[in-house]
Amino acid sequence: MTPIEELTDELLLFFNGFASWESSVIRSSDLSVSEAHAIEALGQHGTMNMKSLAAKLGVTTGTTTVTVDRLETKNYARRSSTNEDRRVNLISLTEKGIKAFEEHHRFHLSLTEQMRACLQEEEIQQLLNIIKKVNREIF
Amino acid sequence: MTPIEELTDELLLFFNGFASWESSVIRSSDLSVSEAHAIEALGQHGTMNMKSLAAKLGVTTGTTTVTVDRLETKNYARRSSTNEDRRVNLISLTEKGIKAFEEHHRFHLSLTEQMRACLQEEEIQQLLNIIKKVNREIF
DNA sequence: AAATGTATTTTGAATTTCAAACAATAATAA
DNA sequence: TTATTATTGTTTGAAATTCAAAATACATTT
Repeated sequence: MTPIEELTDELLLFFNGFASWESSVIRSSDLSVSEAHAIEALGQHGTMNMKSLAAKLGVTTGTTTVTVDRLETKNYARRSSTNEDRRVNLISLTEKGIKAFEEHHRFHLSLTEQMRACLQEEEIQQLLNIIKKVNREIF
Repeated sequence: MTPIEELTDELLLFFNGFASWESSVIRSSDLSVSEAHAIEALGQHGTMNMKSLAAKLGVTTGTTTVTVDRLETKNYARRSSTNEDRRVNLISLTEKGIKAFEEHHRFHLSLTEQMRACLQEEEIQQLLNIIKKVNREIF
């Protein structure tokens, strides 16, 4: 097995591990996966309109409408309009939504801490450099 | 921002990038995401029973039944029984399923190649070591 | 043989999604 | 200005995906 093949398999394992960790974290909350992802996007990038949110989530605006409806009902997010363009809905997190985002973010931090615990100081720096390069140039 | 916080954010970006790359690859095929994941698991780990497949996919066996039903209908996988335990269904890929797996795997290889292209030889080795450690110890 | 355990399927409900049609508003062209 | 075109977001209807719980069919243990 070449290093490229090996890396391919390990990346897939890593991705699947991350995905199932994430979904078990979400399942232990009041939120569905799509709701949690929307909160994550809003918490990370701040208030935005439906189209941008849909793009960040990689789904259609129709799907996003439904998700935001549920977030509004559950009081995690709210819509507000602007004067510049009355078609636009700005979606922002409520207090409750911000708290949920922060809690979710703490889970991510704790996963990174776990990684630090099994890596050397130097490796953490290497990983950060490598992932940054890949994120900038590929994704 | 501490390195741990920065790494947390970059890992999330990486994960989301990988997820949306994966889902666009799948969408360009005849398969749904859940079907593709099942094929991936079967191709990677070989023939297995429903319970193991469900565990690999991180879903219930009920969900897996539905997924395998569709894979059977579309002729990507087949069920067969064993003499040892007649409750058990062994799920394996058909020729068509193996081809689909190999094609999907080639996509993964090409993504890894892209990563190699933007990293140095040394960094590839570092990444491999680091990801292996994390996979073994955390996921 | 009866009770218990295990692997899988079925069922019913909720969630998630999309494409397409629609409504409201904005921007552009005539 | 007025008509046309483009954009933003919602609604609708259908399909896919999922889960928990009940049901089924075997196996194992007592």
